[in-house]
Amino acid sequence: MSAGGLGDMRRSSTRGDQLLFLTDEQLRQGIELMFFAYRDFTSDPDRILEDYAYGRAHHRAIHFINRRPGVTVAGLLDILGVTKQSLNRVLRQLIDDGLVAQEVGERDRRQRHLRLTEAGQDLERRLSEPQRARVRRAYSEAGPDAVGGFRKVLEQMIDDRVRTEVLGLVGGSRRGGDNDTSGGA
Amino acid sequence: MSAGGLGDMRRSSTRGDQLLFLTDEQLRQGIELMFFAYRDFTSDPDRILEDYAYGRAHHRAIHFINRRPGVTVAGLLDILGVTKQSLNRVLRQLIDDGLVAQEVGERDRRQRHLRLTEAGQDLERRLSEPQRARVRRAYSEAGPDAVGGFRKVLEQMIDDRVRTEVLGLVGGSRRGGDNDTSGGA
DNA sequence: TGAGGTATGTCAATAACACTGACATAAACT
DNA sequence: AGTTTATGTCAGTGTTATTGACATACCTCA
Repeated sequence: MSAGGLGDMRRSSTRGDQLLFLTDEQLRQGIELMFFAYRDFTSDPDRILEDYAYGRAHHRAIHFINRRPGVTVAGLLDILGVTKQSLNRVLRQLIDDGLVAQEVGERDRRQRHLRLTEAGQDLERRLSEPQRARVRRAYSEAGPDAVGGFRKVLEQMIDDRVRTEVLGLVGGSRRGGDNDTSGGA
Repeated sequence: MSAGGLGDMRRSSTRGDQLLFLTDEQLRQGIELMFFAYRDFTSDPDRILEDYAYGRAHHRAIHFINRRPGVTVAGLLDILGVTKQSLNRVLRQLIDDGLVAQEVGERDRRQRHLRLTEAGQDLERRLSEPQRARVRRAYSEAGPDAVGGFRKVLEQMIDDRVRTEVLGLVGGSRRGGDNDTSGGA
């Protein structure tokens, strides 16, 4: 059973497989590695958020508003991939708590541009600090070459359709990519 | 905690960090890359699960029961890091739906060893297929060296305390191939 | 100016998935 | 026999998501 129907996807020749590291087992290990790494990766801010009675949704909103100050609600909606009702509940809290400020758009006054207040930036710092520490440590331990490979694989893991857009958003890719920091789509 | 403004974040790292490509901006890019890659990474099985009215919790249970056939309930609880009440609801469904089978332990008859039935294995295949395809493609595009770096960084991203355990669980690390398939923790 | 679309916000209902606490049963250990 | 362990279940709660419907303000275009 462990050999299963899909077991022979890339197992035509033993030698070819090993050269490409693409045995079924290797792929499954990659999947589990993603699971465990991401699990621990998100555990740091989760603990901090408890003190604020916030959840991951708040963290994500704070993170991306910080990364793209002035982003519109629609822009944030698009990045996070949630419904406006979901985002609104979170945003409502953050605004009421004085962590996020809204600015009416100059060109289009229907739009609300979002920014972190001082307090919002403080919380963002506290949330991202342990994550940056974790990434920093992992990068240091693994070394510069490994970091390059890490980023390369992760970039390829992103959906083809959105990769260019996302990498432009993330910034710092080898390829230039289009930069749309304004908040559109 | 330096609660400085947002503006000077990206040059808040030390000189030593910069030598190792560890500017604040680099770290933040790593964080976002994790976010987006994992987001797309989990989107594949999510779509399939909709057809079954199952969620991610079911997927995780199925995945790990498949990886470690004969795992006990307590073992699965430990891997997934949830409460038994949470797991039980999911497990109940999977057992009732005939995807998971229980076996009373021989040595300890209180224990229930879990296995996927034929139907369970079929679903596991369907769920993991697109994820393996995604990882396979990413690995191919990035190349063997990058894959090594990817794994190296991801392994370091895991909590120190559980890294050895998890990597033994995942298997295939550079170190020996001791497999703990029995289901213990 | 009036029509229609856009950006945002809100109300209500629902679902998935996690939590805590309490309790039950069977089996093992001492 | 008494206690602990492994499992299972009932009840209640919370967070985060969903869909659908609807309101308001504003922009655009004919």
